[in-house]
Amino acid sequence: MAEKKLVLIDGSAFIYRAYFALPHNLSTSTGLPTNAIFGFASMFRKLFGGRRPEYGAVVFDTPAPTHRKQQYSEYKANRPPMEDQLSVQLPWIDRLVAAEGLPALRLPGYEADDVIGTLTDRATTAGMEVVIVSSDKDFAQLISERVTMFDSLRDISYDPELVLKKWGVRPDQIADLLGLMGDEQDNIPGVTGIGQKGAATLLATYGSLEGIYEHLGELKGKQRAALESQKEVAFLSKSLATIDRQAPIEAALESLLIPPAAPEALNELYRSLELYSFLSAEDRARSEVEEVAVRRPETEADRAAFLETCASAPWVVIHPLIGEGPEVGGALLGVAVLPSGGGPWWLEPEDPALPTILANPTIPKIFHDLQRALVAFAGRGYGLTGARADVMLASFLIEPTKIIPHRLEDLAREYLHRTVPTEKDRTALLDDRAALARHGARLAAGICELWPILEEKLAAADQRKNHDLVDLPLALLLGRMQRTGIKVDRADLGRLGEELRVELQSLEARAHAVAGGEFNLGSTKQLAKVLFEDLKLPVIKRTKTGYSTDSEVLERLAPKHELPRLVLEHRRVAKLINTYTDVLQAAVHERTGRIHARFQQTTSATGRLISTDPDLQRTPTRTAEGRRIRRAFVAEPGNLMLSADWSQIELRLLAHFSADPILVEAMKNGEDVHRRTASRLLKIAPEAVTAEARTLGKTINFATIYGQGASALAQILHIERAEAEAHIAEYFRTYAGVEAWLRQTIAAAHQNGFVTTLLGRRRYVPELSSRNPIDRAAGERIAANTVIQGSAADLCKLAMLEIDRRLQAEGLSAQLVLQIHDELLYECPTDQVEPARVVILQVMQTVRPLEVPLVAELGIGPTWGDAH
DNA sequence: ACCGAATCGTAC
DNA sequence: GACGTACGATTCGGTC
Repeated sequence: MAEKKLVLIDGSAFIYRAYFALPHNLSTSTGLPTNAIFGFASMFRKLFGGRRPEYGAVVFDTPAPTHRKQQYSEYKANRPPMEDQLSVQLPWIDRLVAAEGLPALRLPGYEADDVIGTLTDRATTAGMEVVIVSSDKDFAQLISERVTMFDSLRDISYDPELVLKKWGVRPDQIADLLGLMGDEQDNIPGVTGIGQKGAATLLATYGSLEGIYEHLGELKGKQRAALESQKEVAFLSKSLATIDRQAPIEAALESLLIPPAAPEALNELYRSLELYSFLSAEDRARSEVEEVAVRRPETEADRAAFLETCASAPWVVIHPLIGEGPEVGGALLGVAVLPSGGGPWWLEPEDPALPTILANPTIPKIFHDLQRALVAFAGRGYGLTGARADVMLASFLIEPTKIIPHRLEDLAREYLHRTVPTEKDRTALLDDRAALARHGARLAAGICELWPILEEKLAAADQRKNHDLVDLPLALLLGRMQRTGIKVDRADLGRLGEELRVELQSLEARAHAVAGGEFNLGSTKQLAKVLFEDLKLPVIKRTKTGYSTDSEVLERLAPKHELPRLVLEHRRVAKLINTYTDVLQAAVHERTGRIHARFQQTTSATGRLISTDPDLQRTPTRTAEGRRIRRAFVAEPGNLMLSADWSQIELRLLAHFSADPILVEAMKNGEDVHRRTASRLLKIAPEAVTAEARTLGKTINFATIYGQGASALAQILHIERAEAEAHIAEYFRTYAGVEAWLRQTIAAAHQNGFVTTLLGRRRYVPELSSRNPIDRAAGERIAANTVIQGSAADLCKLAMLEIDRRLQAEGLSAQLVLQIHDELLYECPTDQVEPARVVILQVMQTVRPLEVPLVAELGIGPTWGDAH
């Protein structure tokens, strides 16, 4: 039969340790710090996670002076007074202990150590097993066959063997050890000149402090002198460090019996402390939603009342819950509707009131993630009009990098200082419609509270127009774009994949052959071992953790050995298979035969759109095989792909902002700007610029936009750093306006703390106020680049919207299917190609008059690849 | 089995 | 550390 177990918790020490070890930003929405409470609760869960012990107690120190303090006035004198942030947590810790069902023991005049020592002795005498929960090494003296010490913050359990390993002495020698080496925590002095090593060695030889002094004659030099002169201190220290096992405790062991677990009391406490992570998903969800009363229309009269309430409310929050499903964008589970100033309603997906209200343009509707909502509604065939605001977009416009990724729960925490249920919580509720409805209602309530706050901030940041006229309408367009998707010839991708697989196999075999053995070509670690240890090739550069094997390194190793070239080829082919042919085939929707990627508006700090699930913006284009992949993106029969892209849009924006006369003039004259830059830098006639020289010009033009320094430029161009420096200097001499603009932009960014784009969108750059010069320099590059990149994104958004309006106005059914930052891809009925082409090009070139002309080009073909 | 960091590669 | 914005695949070493 297993022994009965007694758990004794060193409460006071634990509170201190948890308070200082855990992050201080942990607190409830009302501002109560909870880090020490959290630490305590975690400890209980670790201790009781498996089997609850039979007996237990939490032992606390008392304010009354102890015998140690009387013996030595400096004892524990180095402890600072308790901080308020900690003392406010104490009553809650008492409540937590009570909820766990454990007695809290305090004995005036005695420390927790003595109470624990005494109880430990009594319990082992009674044949029990004892676990002391503490990290204080004083307790090591109590450890025995039956007694262990558990450090719950570090998850270490000490037994006699581990004590010997860690401190070099047996548990019964710990007090002697502390007597010699002292204890900083408790301000026990110890013998100056003797540390842990020396003390452990002495004790190993002579057994105890007494034994050492009996054999003092055998010792020599400084050690002997120190021990001789500090004999009194040594014995005082040992006495202070010795735990009293005879404290007058009245409580009998039987009174420490732990009652069965009472999860409700605990859950209640977790809820009021907002420690939701300790609740099960179900409890968590339930606790969030239980008090909300949600109406669900059941009769026609209910529906009439519902529609009437919505129609008379100033605005209405619409929050669909969307789950897994075969529908594009997921299945609509139901919709929470909250008229401002009223109570929440819940509509099942098939409720006839749902399409009615969604289609009503006179009811202003507020969302979180309108784009997602639109797609889910469209999956049911429901149209949507009257969208007035999106709190996710508002949050992004107010400060794009503040709250990433702008989820509802993040916004609630930031702006409402409270939590709302998360997506995870919802999965526990799927088969409970009433609970699901309450869940949706809570989220809708969050949106309802958020909107007035964000609306004000939107206005304060001068972003109302961007929200209303750009990002909100764009969300609708992007939603439609996801729903439309892009047709993919899956079989074509399959064939390409098969060909590549054959090539991959052969490359792998050859690589293994020249390497002299098999290894995983995908593992940079294994590859590094083969290249630099087995084959002893020279190390070109290092990464944080070892040797770098990136393409630049392999390129430079290629002349010395066959393997690097084979690895480069292998990587190229593996990349195409893994990232493109396989992923894209898998992404093709079963029913539509198209890929329905999402274009996210709130993930790029500069305001660019970002395609995910899958990422179509990184479809290869630079290699022949890459272009084969683009040819698998096809137009429906009877349609063609129209691909329009801006020429050098970022460079043109640089010219616009800087108004640099040379740059502006070159663009107005329709010159080749890269060639012009090369001609200036190399001081040769434009006609004399070779292809190679033009590349140099192009690289430096890009370098300016990215804020590249001389080293980076030198590395890319494979030239000397000094040469790169000279090029940059000449660049700025040539385009003095550009240099001035960069300087002004960065100065203004320092001043304001943020930069603004063409449309006035803001990005705060906290790095600018860093004390670290490297971070600050990075901040300056971010500032300059964001203006250019973000403005390009602005232009593209404007063009997308305007093209869409014009196409509709002219009755053309060309559909936007992809956006790749400066390229727009449309799928268009063959007989409408000509008018669509005119609209698209015209809008792209005139969407916003700048100091320089905007130039766009358009290609047409049966596939994306061919339209280029 | 799942998760995060590290490394690499792709796009504009 | 040295080039801005991204996503995502794979490996690897950790924990559950």
